[in-house]
Amino acid sequence: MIGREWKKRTHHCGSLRIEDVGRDVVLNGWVQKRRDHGGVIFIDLRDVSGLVQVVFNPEISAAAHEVAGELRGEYVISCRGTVGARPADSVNPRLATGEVEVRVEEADVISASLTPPFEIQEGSDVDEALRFRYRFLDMRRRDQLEPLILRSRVAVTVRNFLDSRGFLEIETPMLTKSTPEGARDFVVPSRLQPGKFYALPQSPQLFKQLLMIAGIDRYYQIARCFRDEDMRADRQLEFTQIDLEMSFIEPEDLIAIMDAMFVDLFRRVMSVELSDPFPQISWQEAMEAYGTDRPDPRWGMEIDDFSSIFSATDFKLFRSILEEKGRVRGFKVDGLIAPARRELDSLVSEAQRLGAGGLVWMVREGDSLRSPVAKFLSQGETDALIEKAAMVEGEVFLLAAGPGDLNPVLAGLRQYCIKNFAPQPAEAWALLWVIDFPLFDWDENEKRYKSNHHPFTSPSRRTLELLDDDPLQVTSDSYDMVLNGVEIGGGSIRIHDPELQDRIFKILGLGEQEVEEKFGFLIEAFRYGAPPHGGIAYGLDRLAMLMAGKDSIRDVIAFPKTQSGLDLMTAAPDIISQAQLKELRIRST
RNA sequence: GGAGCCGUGGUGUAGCCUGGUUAACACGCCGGCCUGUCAAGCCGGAGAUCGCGGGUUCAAAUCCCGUCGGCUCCGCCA
Repeated sequence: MIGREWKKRTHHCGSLRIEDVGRDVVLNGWVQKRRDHGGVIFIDLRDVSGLVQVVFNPEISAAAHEVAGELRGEYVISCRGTVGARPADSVNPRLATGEVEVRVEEADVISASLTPPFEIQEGSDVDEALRFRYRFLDMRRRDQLEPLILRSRVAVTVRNFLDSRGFLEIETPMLTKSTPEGARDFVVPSRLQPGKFYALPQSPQLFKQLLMIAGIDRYYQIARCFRDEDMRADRQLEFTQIDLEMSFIEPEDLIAIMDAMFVDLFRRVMSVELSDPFPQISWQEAMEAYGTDRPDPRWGMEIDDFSSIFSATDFKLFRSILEEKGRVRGFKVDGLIAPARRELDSLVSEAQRLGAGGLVWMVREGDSLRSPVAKFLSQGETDALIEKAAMVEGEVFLLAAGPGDLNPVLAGLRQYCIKNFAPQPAEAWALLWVIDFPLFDWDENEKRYKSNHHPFTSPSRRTLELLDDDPLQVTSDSYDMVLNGVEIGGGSIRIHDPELQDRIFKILGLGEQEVEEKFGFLIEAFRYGAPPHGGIAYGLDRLAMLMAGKDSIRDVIAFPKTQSGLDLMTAAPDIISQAQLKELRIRST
């Protein structure tokens, strides 16, 4: 053997139990903590499985005790000794291994450690930037490792499920072609083709469709994707999708198999029994009732339309808004009874922050309403409001009105109320489908239609006839999965008819030449017998984040980047040498 | 591209608003004592150009401007 000798472990630290008493064991691990009593020295020894106390008693081994005296935090050691039951009064109930200890007879330092830049201790609050610079130390902490373990279990469970359902895991290229539409591409210069660039995939979309045309029938991949856009707590430059595609299916086939996958996932990973099928709500309904396309129904507080109550109102503000074809919508605030003035004011200022012109609040007091606008309302309107909103004494009701889009304000206010007033929901997990998205959105800046999902999404059959006359009314065979108000996945049935695909490209304003250049290979493939197909992609990072109860996907990524795209550990991105640039035929400023 | 918050020994914070002694506290670190601790204890010690640059002032951690870094959000993310 080269280098220092060390004894290989026979057990993991966290695995020892009272049944192991009397065993001769060897442990390898990191020194978590040393407690030196002058005579006896206690070490908490840590490995991936957990902690165990090892005891160095000079009466058992003077040599080992001497080694223990040299030990410091994060030293890697090997020690051999006997598992002993702790004296009854020194059992530690907070440790899984707290009934035992290892009485050390031989010990070796495998490698020493500098004093770490922060305490390697669960729960200690350390600046995230410092943690990411020393992520290899950060991950030694159980509470930092745990989300990564969970993520691994999610990935394995999904793999096993899809494998059992006949899906083939197939890898697609990382060095691929830039496509129009969608996010900004990361590009990679080509040495062999000077002046040309690969793009890193934003998703394996085109390749998985080609796999369907290839007759693969069912494909999946846990695929890395790249989008050069600004980051958020739930967005990184590179992220991972659970990507899959199926042939000869309709939306309900895919939804059924995904329902089964999530039941299986939550059962195996979370020990939670979800009941499928999961609810489906149309995009239109979601926007009406929640003001967003990713509703979280756990909190109630559904938005309703109260315009009809004010059809003949004397309240000038509402009347003029209704005359302009505007609407009056609102919701009842759960968890806020007999509010303080300060709470009502906070709602108004939140509404203003969200861009509302104003917000009308109302509090039921007997048969009347306390409200800044109460004096403008007739008793009939008051009665109708109380009844329609089902307000009980002291409850708060919010109304927003306007000719414009009220959804951002209403959805934002609902979020605010959830955060500040709402009681904990009965259900911990709300998983649902949002379906029937519009096929196109109108891009006001570019004055053209854009795909709501992507250009290969199939219009739904029942709205297909509107495609030429009123594209915005066309819905698509698409579906998003939403978990607790977070979009975790989205997909669609794809177009497999080249002529229909042509029409879509035209509506999107993509010229024939551009289509040929960018998607020619796909269009050509469609001409060789394409099966009907569709699929979905889930954000593994977001899913793992939610399941781990974290607020940022950085917590479920081993080596994340900062908001400005830096890897604080490796200092990437970095400049490259003139020689490298020259080889790539790139001039840099 | 824009808005907001943050940056003080190794770590986490206080001090900043209202400028003025030696920049305080806890943890960690180093040394000593200590044979049953597990947030070990007791005694002692070292350790801070207050992110960086400029300005105002007799005097700046503190006020002003700029800049760098981190975070949150808007735009952006088919």
